[in-house]
Amino acid sequence: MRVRSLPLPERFVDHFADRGIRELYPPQVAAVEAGVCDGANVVAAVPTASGKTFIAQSALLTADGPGLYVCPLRALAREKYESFAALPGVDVAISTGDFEASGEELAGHDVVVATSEKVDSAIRNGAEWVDDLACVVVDEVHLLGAERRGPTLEVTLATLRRRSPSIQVVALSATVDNPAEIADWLDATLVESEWRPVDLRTGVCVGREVTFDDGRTRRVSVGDSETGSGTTSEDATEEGPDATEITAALVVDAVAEGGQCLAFVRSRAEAAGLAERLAEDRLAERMGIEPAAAAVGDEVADIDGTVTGQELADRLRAGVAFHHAGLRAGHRAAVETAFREREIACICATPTLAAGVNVPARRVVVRDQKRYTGSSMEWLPTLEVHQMCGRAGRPGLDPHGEAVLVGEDSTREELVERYVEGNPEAVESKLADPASLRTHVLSAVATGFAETEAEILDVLDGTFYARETGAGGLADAVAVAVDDLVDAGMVRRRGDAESYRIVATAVGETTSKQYVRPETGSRIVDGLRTAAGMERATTLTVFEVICDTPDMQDTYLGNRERAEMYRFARKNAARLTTGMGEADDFEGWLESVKTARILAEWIGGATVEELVEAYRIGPGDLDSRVERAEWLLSAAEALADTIGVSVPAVTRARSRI
DNA sequence: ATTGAAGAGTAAATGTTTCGTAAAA
DNA sequence: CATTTACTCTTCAAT
Repeated sequence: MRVRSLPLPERFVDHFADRGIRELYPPQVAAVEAGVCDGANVVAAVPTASGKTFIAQSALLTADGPGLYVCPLRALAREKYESFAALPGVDVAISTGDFEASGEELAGHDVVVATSEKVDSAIRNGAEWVDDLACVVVDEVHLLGAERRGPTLEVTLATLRRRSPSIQVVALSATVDNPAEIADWLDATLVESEWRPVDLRTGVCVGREVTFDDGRTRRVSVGDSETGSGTTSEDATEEGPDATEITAALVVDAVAEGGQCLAFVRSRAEAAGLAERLAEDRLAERMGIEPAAAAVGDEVADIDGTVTGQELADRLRAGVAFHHAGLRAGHRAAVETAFREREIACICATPTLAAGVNVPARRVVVRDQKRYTGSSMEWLPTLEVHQMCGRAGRPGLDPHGEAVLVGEDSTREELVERYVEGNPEAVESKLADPASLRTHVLSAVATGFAETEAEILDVLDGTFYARETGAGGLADAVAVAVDDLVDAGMVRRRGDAESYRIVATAVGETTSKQYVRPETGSRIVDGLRTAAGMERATTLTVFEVICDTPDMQDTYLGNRERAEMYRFARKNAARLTTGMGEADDFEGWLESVKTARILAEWIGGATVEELVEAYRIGPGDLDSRVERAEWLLSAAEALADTIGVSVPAVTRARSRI
């Protein structure tokens, strides 16, 4: 099927032709046959890089009115925004938490790109443009099964469909076990395909030997860079080379053939460690990219003076990089584009990269397949490993992609069973989680969509959860949620016990509009009241309050720091809203104190470099804490306003941050 | 012979991925 | 669970 045969205006056909897109891929044909261009609901469960963006564009460009593109990551939103903006004569806007340029008027655009939370928040704040939508595309819809964010996605989608019953829904999903259930929920036609533009071979490496799923094998030479006389390593160990050495060998092997590599490991420290090890292998030299790599290194070195940043710059000069959430956005973007431009040979990453922006490589090596969960090691979900492996193979550049799982004799079978031949998990709704339910029940009440428990259930009736288990399954849980919200002072029952209406209190309304969770709203209100009665409520006091909420990411408190942090809390007891014995989760509270302390020092003029050294956090961690603090402080200000309490330190903290 | 440094080997302690959200004459 | 740290014990060289 040809692009020209689609019901698209000439200028789009030309635009795609300029990019070499004239013929449709098989999954795209299937989507068109299912009716994406005719306003039909479609769920496409297809591998990454098999042309999902084109399916989305066909739907939005043929829809009879404005469209919305919902995706889970800011970086992804920006990527999609750019690909829509490149289309001739399409007026596109972007709306994410960090992007100010969107302006107040989101109405009147052909396409709006936004994160799911942003859409949810827009609905809560009474945005009217959502009612005019003709089409909504949901990217990575399998995130429905995610702990916190899944419920937001399903409730948002249910609300959109409730408000515009004729809206076209197109959902794009990774390959999962139950795509038919998702399609059934959305009254959509399912398009399922394993087709990829580049062949993917998946293999397991034990010792020096890789065995691929198509029966091929390949031997890699381990450790040839350090041992001059072949026999030295033989007698030293009977077990053979360790996983890191094998991983390094697999990387070198791929690079020797001119292919780039992605290596996935468990933790940040190990990503940096593997990069350090690989720097010995002179990869930049082997690929002939030394000048470009050096230039990227210099560029990154200028971002900041943190140890992490300088270490990354050094690795880049050697043609390798590490990548994890402790890096700042600028670091990450530099690494990603350098890799895409073939200016570096390898990225050693934590699982961040698996679900992020488009970074394909010839070979993907998954060194670690287990994750530490606090008490034990657990196998990574098949879906996650498949997403890592799916990054292998660049269309048009690589003859085929290779994904290699590093294992041992004892794990070989399990790896094959679980990841090579195994199916990914089914997507299951997490809406029944009490905390999520409280949030969305409050939202339904505060926006005025529901005034009784029956109406709340009606709103939730359109969710994936309801389709799976029946809305009746939620009745008890909703009743509990309402009781909890009444106790927390977020909603009130008005009228007699027989026929009452549920309405949001002023605090509940502000909480919902500020997009903080009910628990956060209550904690801030309590905190503000105690702070108002304190002799010396300082900015540290305010930081302690906002950091002691579930909306602030907590900061890891090492065993070593604990004693010192305890002393700090004791010394500053007069400026904290929680007494030393009062916290019901003392450990958790002490972590909040650490975050608060970092923020206090930050507005006191401490530099990123100092804070990163002193508190053993990555520069990216600091950035994200500061950003959250800005948001939570503004929520605190709004809440102080609604309860009529004045805490000058809030405004002071907010202006200084 | 004593001291100190360096290294090897072992037992105990320690470490943990990620992402999004507000809004004003 | 795997890696790092803390500690013990050994070896060897220099005084």
